[in-house]
Amino acid sequence: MTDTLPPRTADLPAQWNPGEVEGGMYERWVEAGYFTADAASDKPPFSVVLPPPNVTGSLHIGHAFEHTLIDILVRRRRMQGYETLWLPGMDHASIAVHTLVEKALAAEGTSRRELGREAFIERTWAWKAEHGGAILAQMRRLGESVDWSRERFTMDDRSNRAVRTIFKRLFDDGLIHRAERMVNWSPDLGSVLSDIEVEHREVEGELVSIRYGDGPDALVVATTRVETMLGDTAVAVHPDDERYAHLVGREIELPLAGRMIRIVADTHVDPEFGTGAVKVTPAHDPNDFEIGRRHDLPMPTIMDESGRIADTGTEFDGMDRFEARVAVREALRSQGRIVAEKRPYLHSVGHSSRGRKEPIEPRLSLQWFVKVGPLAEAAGDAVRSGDVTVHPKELEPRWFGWVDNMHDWCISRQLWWGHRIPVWYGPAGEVVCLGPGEEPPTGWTQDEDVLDTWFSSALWPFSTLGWPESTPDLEKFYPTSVLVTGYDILFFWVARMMMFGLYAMDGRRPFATVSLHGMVRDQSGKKMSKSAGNTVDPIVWMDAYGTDAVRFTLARGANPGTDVPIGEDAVQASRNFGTKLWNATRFAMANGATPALPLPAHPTDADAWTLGRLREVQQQTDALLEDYQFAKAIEGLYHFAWNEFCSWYIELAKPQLAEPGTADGTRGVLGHVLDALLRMLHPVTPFITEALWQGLTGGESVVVAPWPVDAGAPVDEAAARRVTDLQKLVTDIRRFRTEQRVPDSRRVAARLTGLHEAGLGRHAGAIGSLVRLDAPSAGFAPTATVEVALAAGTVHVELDTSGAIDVGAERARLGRDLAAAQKELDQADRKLGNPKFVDKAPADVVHGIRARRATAAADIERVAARLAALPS
RNA sequence: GGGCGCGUAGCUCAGCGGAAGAGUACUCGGUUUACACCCGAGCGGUCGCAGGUUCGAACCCUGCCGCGCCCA
Repeated sequence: MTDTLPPRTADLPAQWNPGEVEGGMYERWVEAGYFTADAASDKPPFSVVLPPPNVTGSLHIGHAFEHTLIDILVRRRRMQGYETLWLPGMDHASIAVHTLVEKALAAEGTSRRELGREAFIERTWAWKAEHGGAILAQMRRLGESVDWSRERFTMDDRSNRAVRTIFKRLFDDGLIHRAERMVNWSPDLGSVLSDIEVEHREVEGELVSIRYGDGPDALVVATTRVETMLGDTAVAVHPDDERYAHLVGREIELPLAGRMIRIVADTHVDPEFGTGAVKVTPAHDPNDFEIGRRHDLPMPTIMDESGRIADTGTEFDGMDRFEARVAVREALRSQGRIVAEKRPYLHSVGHSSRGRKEPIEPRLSLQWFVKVGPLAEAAGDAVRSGDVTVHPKELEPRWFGWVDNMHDWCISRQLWWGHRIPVWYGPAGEVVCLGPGEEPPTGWTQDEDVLDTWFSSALWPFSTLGWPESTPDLEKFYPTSVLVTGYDILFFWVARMMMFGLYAMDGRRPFATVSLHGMVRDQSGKKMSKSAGNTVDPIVWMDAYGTDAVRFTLARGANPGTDVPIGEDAVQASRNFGTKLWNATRFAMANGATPALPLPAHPTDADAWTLGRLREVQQQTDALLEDYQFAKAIEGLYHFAWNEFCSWYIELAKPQLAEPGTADGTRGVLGHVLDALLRMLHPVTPFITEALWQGLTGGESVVVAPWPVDAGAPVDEAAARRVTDLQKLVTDIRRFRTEQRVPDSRRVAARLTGLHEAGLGRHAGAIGSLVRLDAPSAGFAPTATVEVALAAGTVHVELDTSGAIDVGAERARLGRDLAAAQKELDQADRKLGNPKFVDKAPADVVHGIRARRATAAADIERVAARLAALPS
């Protein structure tokens, strides 16, 4: 046990110093075993897997956001008595790590080929041991209540066993196969990428029109990729296009290459675009590939794996694709075949989302694929049937749009860091897929490729619990309760977990709920990016304002599925809130507040109001958190804590504490409300609430304190109304004082009449202390009167402001009141003057408008009289 | 090109059929025994535009304009 925290309230320091306390506090929680799940427990389970961050990564603001939200859910459930498991771990990030190590090797003047596969992988594990997982320490800093005893890695042995088990099962079911297809090729990586690793971006290119053939039957085709003409095997036109009908079936000479190519008719061609004739390069364009298949065209590959022109037998062989684009264009120009050029020509080009983000190259290639049809259908059905719910519901269409139109998933990568494809080839061309523990015959060779990183991530919710073994963890904690992640990763990851989870676990969903959050943006709502220079390091803010302030800010902005803009101002405001809580608790403790005292048998109006509000806030917080509405839940707590409890109850408590009859009750109420409030805030701001709660209650730890149920007391409507009236009265008198420029510090003699009739008779003292009024002495000579209309009557406040009042200011104040009342009256009259309204609107609405009209009319009369009474 | 979503106070966002809200920023005034990381008061909006439905529209429908994202 560390002793970073003072054991008792009296020693609560004047200031909260997060930096000095947080670290020790976190380690104590871990040592106490609060975060360690027990699979043998009788408690109901609540389990979450951490979306595994890349082993290369460090904690950025997006992680901090997501992890905070998960921690809020987990900490609350823990307090509610669930057996909670939040399982941490990291992703092996195949491409990122592979690239990183290759770069390091290049810097040393060597390469992975030179090193060899085994040494390369050894080297990569060494890199991981030395540099990987920086994020884990930062997660501790953020206070995440994860179970470190269950930390996992997507490339550890158990993950590998899960990967090989499911691969074999899919293979045997005919859901994994090898095929030559059009794929997204990254010449930079020398590997294929899946569709979702490709980003389409508008770029300024060129549209070049080229004349094929000569004479009257020449055709003009337009292209943004001149260099691919070397691989053309046809020109296509629309079958209904009369301009070209006579040419279909004939051949035409391909310039530069000198080959004869066919002219085919295909409905894919848009006759409106360009000349209505298009060149067809089946091996280097997905659409052309389809045309090629339909017409049985040859599919020569004219580019090698590094993106250089190859095997065309022309002078262009060996040129880089971009170099070749210019060279081919100029060669055509010199032959007089360039008919038109449009530059810049804006069009969409697929780019790699990895590595150098270069344009991807569509390429015909032999790869492994998962046949997603039946898997994706099951993933869609799980949401359609309500077995899995998506929060917020508005994002469901996005889910269906994806899973219902999913393309087969290319899972092989021409890399070395990753799970190697468990398929072996025999000397006579045999192919065998082996499960874990199975050995290939000697002399057989394993497939060279590794699996897409997302293949192992897709197993995360059950591979981490021990699958394929039937373990106690799997038994207790599968399916997981909720998956919290960003909408940007819905398809990368969530869809695949759903497919594999349902498949591997015989139809049992991997999680009951998907709660989607947005992206963290900068304070003006812009996407954060390194290039824009608007990224923020959450650690820097934690250093400056404390971890709780950062967490509070992030969670406070978390409206479901929408982005959260965040700036330093907001973090400061959160820090200020913490300070407010700190000081309020210190005040309460200094006055002997403790939840150990019973609530008063005869609560004052202020007591009853606060306890009633606490009950309402607690119920509202529960409802909102159950619905993953973090922002609203936290806003409610913030408002109650600051604007109601601190601003009003504590102020009203001061006179109550001075009164022997109410002092003990007030201590009990202060202690009770703070106790519940601190417990409700703990999931969001774990550190400061721990310090305060331990101080206030002397309890072991708020981490394992029970979540408040039936906090406070049922609402006392009458008491609540009197407090509302009191607030209105106090605010109006303050307004008068401010506008008459009576300094806040100056006490003013005043006579209040009508207080008893308004039901506020018992509050005269409190009002006096809140507005700094003194009882009138002999010879009291009021210089001004303020009238405040309340629910049960109007209170007249006569004040001696010691001298003439500022008539202009008073006239302005009353004028504004009058205008507001007049506007109200006009609105009401307009509605009531409409017979259709009175006829058709519900009775309670009409009644409400009549009541408003009546108050407005009374206000006008009263204020007008006051205005008239003002000296001119 | 197809789909989804968004345009509400200077800024960031709630509200989604019956009186325009919050935080922040801003203005003014404050050494009131918890707190200046504070207290008190205030300013600020034809709810993108144009039609329609309705007794009633920020809210429902249609079109337009502007912005974002996803997919091709």
